[in-house]
Amino acid sequence: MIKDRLRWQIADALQTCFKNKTLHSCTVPEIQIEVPGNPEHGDFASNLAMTMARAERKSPRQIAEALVTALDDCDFLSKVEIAGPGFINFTLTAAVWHQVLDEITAKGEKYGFSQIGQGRKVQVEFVSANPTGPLHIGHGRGAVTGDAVAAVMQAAGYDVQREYYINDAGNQMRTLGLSLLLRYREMCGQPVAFPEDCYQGDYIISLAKEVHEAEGTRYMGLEEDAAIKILGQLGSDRILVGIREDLKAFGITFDQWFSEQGLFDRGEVAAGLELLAEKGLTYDKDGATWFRTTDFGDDKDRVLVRSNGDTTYFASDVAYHLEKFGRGLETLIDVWGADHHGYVQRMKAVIKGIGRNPDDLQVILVQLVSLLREGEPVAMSTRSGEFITLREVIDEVGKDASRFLFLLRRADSPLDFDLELAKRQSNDNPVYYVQYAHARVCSINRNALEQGVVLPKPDAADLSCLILPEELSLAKQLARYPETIVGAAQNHEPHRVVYYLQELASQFHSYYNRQRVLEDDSATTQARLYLVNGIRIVLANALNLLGVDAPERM
RNA sequence: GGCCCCGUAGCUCAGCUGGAUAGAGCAACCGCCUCCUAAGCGGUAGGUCACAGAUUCGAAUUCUGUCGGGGCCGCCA
Repeated sequence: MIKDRLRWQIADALQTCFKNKTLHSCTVPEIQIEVPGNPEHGDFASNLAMTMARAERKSPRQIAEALVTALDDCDFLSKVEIAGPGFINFTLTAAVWHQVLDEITAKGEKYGFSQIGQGRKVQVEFVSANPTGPLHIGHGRGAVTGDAVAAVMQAAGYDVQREYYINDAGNQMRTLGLSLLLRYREMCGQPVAFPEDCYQGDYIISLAKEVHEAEGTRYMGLEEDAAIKILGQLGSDRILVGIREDLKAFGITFDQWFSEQGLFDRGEVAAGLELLAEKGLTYDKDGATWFRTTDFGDDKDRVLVRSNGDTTYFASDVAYHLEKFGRGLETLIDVWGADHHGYVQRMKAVIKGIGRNPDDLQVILVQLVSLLREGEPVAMSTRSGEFITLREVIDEVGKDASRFLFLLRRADSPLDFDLELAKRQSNDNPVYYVQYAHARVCSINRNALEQGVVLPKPDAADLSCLILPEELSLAKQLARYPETIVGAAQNHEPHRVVYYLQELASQFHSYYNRQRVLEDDSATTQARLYLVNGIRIVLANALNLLGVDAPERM
C-alpha cells in the first residue's frame, strides 16, 4: 500500500537524522500517517514531529525541518510541507496514483485482498436461530452482518469458516412438538385448547396439515410423549430446510451446520462439565451445579445443571465453545442479538476459565431492526405469531436492496427498515446509487466497443493526461480500498465498505457529469477509459464482498 | 439497584481508533438532458458534536460524573 511506502521512507529519513546527529533520541516512535480532511494539506500528513517533541526537547517545527531535509531526494514525493503546529504534509506525484490504476487492472477481482490476517483461523457463527419457526427480519440483519464480516475477513487474509449453530436440544423442541401435536389433533377433528406458551404462528398449522395429509391419523395412536418427540424432530427438520432455503435466497451459505444435540450424543456436554469440575470451576448448591463465573468478572455465578438434572443452554454453550477451540480455531466471532448482551460476560468468563485469552471470543451484538412501511411501524409480535418473515422481505424488496440496507448502519446502532423505501427505485435508495455507477461504466464500455476504442492493458496506458483534480482524487479513493477492507475486517465493521462505496460512487457520478470519457482525443479517451474501469473493478469487488450484485445494465 | 448500547444539521446517520475549517443522504429552496444511462449532477441554507469537569501541544473521539432515550438482568433458550 502507498501509505506503507511513505512510512518506510519516513523511517529512512529518521535514521538519516539519527546518523547525522540532527536528531538524538534514537527511539523510533510509531509513525502515524493519515489522510488530511482538507485536500490543501496534501495527500498524507504525519504528526511525527509533534509526538517526538518531548523526547527530542526541541520544537516540533525544528524536528520537522530535519526530517524534511532528509526526505529531500525522494522521487515519489512532489511536495513536502511543514504546516500548522508541526504537521508534515506530503503530496505525492501523479505517477504514484496512476500506478494504482495499473495495479487494479492487473489484479482485477483480487484487488483489495491482503494477507494481514496471516491465515489465522477464524470462525464466524451467526444466525443460529432456533429451528422452531421461520426467520424474521431481525435474523436477516444478523445474517447479513455475519456473512459480510466473514467475507471482509477472508479478503483480508483470514482463514474464515461460517457456521450455524442449531439449537435442536432442550425445551423449545418439546414445545414445538407439543404445538404441532395439538394442531395435528385439530386436523384430526379433536377440539383442543391451544396454550399461550405454545408457538402461535400459522406455519405450525400448515406443518400440521402437511403431516396430516401425508400420514393421516397415525400419530393419534401414539403415547403423548412419544408423539411430541417425533413431531418435534420432524417439525424442526422441516423448519430447518426452510431456513436453509431462505438464507440461500439471501445469498448466504454456511460451511457447517452444527447440531447442539450432537454435543449431547457425543458426550461432549458431559465431558465439558467434567473438565470444569476438574479445574475446580464448579460447585453444587441447592441441588444444582454452578459455574464460578464471578471469579472471571461475571456479576453472578451461573447454573450449568439444574436441580432437576437437566443441563442448561449455558452448559451446551460451554461444550460448544470448547469443541470449537478443539478444532483448532483461534478466534471465535459470535454474532448475537443485542438482547443477549448479558450473556457476553458469562461466555468471556468461560474462555478465561479454561485458560484462554478472553479476546479469543469476540461477540458482535446486532441491535434491533424496526420494520416500517411508509414510516409507520409494522406490528411484529412473535407471541401472537403475527410477523413478517425474512422471506417475505426478500421477496418484496429483493436480495440486493435488503442486504445493502442491513449493512448501512453500524451493528450497534438500531436500524429502521422501511419496506416502501427499500423498494423505491429512486435516489432515496442508496443501493441503486452505487449499482448505477457500475452500470454506467459498463455502458461506457459498450459504447467504447462500438467506437472501436480499446481498453489499454496494464502498464501500457499513457496516463499522463489524467491530471484533473477529480481524476487524481478518484485514483486516491481507489487506492484507499485495500485499507478500507483491512479496517473493516479488523474492527468487524462491514458498514465501512458500504460508506466507502457510496463515496466512490458519488465521486464517479460527479466526474461523469463533468467530463466525457469518450471524446475526440484518443490518448485522453484511453486514459479515462482506463480510470473508469478501475472504478468499475473496485465497485464490483466491494459489492461482491457484501453479497450485492454489480449489474451491467439498469 | 447492576450492566450494555446510544445522544453529532429539521429527520436518518457517518466520522478512518486523538489532529488542522465537523461530513453524507433525505426533507427545503434555485438550477442542469441537441452530448458516453437524469436511478445522475451543481448550488444555497442548516451545528454550543446532550451537559460539566479531567487528561495534553490538540478531544465529537479517551476517563469521571450528571441528564435524556433504548435494551438486558431465569435452575428459559
